[in-house]
Amino acid sequence: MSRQAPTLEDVAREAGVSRATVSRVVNGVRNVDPAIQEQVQRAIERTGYAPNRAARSLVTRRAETIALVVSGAGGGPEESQEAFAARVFADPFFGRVVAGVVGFLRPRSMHPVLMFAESADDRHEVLTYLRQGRADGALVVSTHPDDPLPTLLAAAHLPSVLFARPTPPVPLSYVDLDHRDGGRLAAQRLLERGCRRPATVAGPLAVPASQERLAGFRDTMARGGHPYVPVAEGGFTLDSGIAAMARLLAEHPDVDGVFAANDLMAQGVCQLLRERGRRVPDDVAVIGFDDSGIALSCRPPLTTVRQPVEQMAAEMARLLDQHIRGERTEATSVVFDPELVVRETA
Amino acid sequence: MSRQAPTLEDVAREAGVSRATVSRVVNGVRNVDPAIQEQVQRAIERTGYAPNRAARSLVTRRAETIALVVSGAGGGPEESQEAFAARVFADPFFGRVVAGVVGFLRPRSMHPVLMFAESADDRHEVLTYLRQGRADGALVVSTHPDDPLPTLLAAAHLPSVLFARPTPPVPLSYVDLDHRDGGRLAAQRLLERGCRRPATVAGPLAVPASQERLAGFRDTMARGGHPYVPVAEGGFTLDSGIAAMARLLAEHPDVDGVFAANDLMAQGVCQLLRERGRRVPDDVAVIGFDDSGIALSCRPPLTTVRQPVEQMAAEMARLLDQHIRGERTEATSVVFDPELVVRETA
DNA sequence: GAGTGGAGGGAGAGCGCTCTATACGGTGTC
DNA sequence: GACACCGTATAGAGCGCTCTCCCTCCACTC
Repeated sequence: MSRQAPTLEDVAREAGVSRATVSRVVNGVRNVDPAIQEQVQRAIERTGYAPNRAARSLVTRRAETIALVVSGAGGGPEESQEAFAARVFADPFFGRVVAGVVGFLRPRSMHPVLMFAESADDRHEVLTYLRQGRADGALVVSTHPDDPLPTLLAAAHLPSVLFARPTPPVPLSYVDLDHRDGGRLAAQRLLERGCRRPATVAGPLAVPASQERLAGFRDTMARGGHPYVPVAEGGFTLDSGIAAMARLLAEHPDVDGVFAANDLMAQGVCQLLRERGRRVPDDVAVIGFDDSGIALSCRPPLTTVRQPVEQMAAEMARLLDQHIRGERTEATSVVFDPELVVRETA
Repeated sequence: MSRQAPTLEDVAREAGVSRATVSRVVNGVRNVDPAIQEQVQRAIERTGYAPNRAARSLVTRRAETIALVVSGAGGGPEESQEAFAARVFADPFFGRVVAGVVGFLRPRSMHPVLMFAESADDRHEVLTYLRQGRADGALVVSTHPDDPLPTLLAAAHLPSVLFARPTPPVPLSYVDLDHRDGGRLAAQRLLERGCRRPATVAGPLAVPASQERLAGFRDTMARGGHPYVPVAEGGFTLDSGIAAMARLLAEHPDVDGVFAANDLMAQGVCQLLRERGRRVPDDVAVIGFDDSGIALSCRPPLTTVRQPVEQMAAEMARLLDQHIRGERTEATSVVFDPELVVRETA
């Protein structure tokens, strides 16, 4: 930027009006004579004026920016942010969150600031960022159930919306999925296919969503005449899915239907089954969860319980927007319904 | 935020000094009496002061923010931003870029603003964003070789750094990989293993990097006694890898070594080979490119040419930082060397 | 023709910060 | 003892914008 950027003053001089009038035209407020409006518009083009956001923010007290925070639960800096970021993006889930948020923000000419909060320092950084007014609010996706960030945010009265209900009750809005119902859908499908030996690879049981999916699955299985369902706990990763399935198979070699709590683990389940000579779905039916890109790229394509992550993320952004504008003062929650997507594995 | 946030003025009053002194303490400049410094520090804590960034930016003319732009080459809005964002994140490559950028930014308490520019409107938006001073510069990752954004950025004299050399020469700094050398490494490995019928699944030939990888591969193969190497063009996606390999196999059923221009396609190649009853690596050796997470999660794990994406992204951020601070005025380029990572497929 | 009201435009006061110019006190020099 | 000088603190002028008054002009009414 060689020369000084043009200011309102410059445009005003160029158009022969006052600063206030130009400001009115730029912001499209109040009644401005169409002729003058036109005149100002041309002056803006001639000068190549772009309003200085810092100056505007200073008076409006709005950054017109929101933070998208991916939050862990670490205390110290045991993992570098870089490693944390890499790990987060390994799961296609987060890309979908970004897509959903961007889908809402784009029409409003807003863009999210990406932040990773894994250590206590990082969390402090997020708080400071918001308190400095660099962002008007935060969208928080916790990767860990007892993430302290939501509590901090609520205590500081910083507008925030969470993805998934926080474990300790926090007065913040959140969006969530009816995970229990998702587990039910998977069980129903397996039952309909006539499975006699169902089993499940659950997510980390410390995560409420995992608990719910498992509960829904067990529940429906019990009603279907299967009071006991073998469970192996996984960690939502490919490897943990493979390992969990190996344990399941060792104890129950006759298993003929598996519900994995996410697609990544379902992929691992399929891999292991194939390695052990089982055909999917002929010998063993497999159902995943999420309906991420993996479900489609997996061979064969996964039957899975769809979680409308993009929609949920967009809703988060919408709620945050309302909180920021003061159109909504009380915390609320929006719960989405899962949907079974039948492909080839079940 | 119920009550007004404390300002410098408030802290100054609390500490019994002037605004300027508090400012100096906050910014750690010049000589301030240690006793007063301490006194101010306490006042800051007592009031819970956080400097207003808009006010600071207004005078420093720095947003202390950079934009991370993922750019396509579309003209109109033929694809929604949301779809574009989702597509971008499907490739683990971008997550690595984010990780690298964050790795550089974090120690500086900076956070990237994420932008997607697929349409002409989006590009205009990026330009405006920067011209408004909301970000001091842009890191651009183009997904398409003739992306118009770099040219626009250069013309507007907006500090920017690119990932990969732009096709039309543009006076902007960039980081890149020696793709040709990467192709060479793959060929060498295949030759060392004694492959007699090599073939390659290239990336889109419109992309310079694809061309280079292919050229390096062919070159070394030619020196190794294979003047002709069958080529099938792919699109860097899983499906395109599968399709390309199918074509290759149809015409050259005796192929015993394949170099795929990225890991995603290599995964597809492996899948198809297995479906067709070929063992990997016993019957056919496969080498990928990137060394993304896929290379590890693939079964068997991929031998691949490593592209140090995180380092490259961090270097982009470093260069941009220098350009913004005015420590570097001329455009430069930094080219990284690829590295062969031997796992199980070759 | 004075009074009224509404619409369009301008003046000017900040928003909270940085930074230059300046004041001030103490030390060292001749 | 006058002067220079240095280190430290202050005063105050903006940075570019929004927004609240307030003024002017004109149509309309009675």
